[in-house]
Amino acid sequence: MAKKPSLGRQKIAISKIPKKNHLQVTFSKRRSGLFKKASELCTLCGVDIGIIVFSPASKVFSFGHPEVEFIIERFLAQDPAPPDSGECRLIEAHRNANLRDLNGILTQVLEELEAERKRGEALDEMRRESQRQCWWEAPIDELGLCELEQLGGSMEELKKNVMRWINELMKSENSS
Amino acid sequence: MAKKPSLGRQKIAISKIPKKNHLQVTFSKRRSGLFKKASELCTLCGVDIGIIVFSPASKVFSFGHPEVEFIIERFLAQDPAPPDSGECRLIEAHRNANLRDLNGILTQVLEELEAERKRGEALDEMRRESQRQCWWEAPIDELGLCELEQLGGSMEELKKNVMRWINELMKSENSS
DNA sequence: AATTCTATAATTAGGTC
DNA sequence: TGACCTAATTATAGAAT
Repeated sequence: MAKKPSLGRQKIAISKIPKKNHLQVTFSKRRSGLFKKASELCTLCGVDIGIIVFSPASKVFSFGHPEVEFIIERFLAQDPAPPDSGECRLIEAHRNANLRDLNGILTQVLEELEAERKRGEALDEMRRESQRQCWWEAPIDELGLCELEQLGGSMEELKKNVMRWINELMKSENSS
Repeated sequence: MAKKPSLGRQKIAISKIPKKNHLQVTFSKRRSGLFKKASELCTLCGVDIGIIVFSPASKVFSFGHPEVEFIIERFLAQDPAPPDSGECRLIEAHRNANLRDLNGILTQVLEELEAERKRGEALDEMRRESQRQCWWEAPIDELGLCELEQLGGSMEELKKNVMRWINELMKSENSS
């Protein structure tokens, strides 16, 4: 079993790693590197640090000196809570959210989508083409297993995107 | 003015730096280094990270992708909820306020999906096949017009489906 | 998913301005 | 605090376990 001589560390561009298993390895290594740096900073300078990391699979990893919860509490306690920033409103809404709020948020998104849609013209062909792959318009309990798997994997991303967009919307609302 | 030739980097022990100004310099440098590593990890692996650092003078520095507040919300929403640690009432309050927030609801849906998934077996082929049509995992503002049209048209249905499902979930919650 | 190995890329201690 | 310098210390990409 002839071992290939290691080429040593290669330079890589800072952009999303395409290969999934490669990404996972890098994530593990760099996460531990990050936590190590943090702990060194803690002891060297005697300061408190909290880190929260969501993995590619949305699992959560955290570092805290002392406990993350304590750091968070301290942060929230001294956070001036900017009276009416966009994020703040979202967090408030988030906090009070119930079914109606969810509906409201979705409606807002839909309205913006509608406006966006009017900004340009679309190819009917593509839409018709895409209609064949709209399995996700079917009632959820009629979906097959494959679709459910896909939905499970993708919902996380969709959620992030929707949240990000709502945030953008509120920011621009405020500044106008 | 004869410059002393630099001795280069010296090894230092990882223990609290005694000289105050020296400590301050190291803190600055390493803090920015830490944040840089974090942002690299974010882009390389497409993950979300939040960092809170209290300086030697108890000033607070934070890094967040997206905003730290979001990260904290997400963390609190999915935190395994240590039943009664007593020290964190504020955290408890936060968590209770979040009971029905978007994160919680989506998490519930995802959990149900997970359960549903276990009821049978999936064809990898179909999943791989469907991955090609996951344009909706891209950030919304990067979508082209066609996709926006399709999203606009389909979101209505998706919303109804999600709402219907959430209703089902809550009904069964109440009756149990 | 975490760890080991190795050669090399990146960080940073200590200094000056 | 920041920017710059140099040289040595670290972190880590790639491959394999």
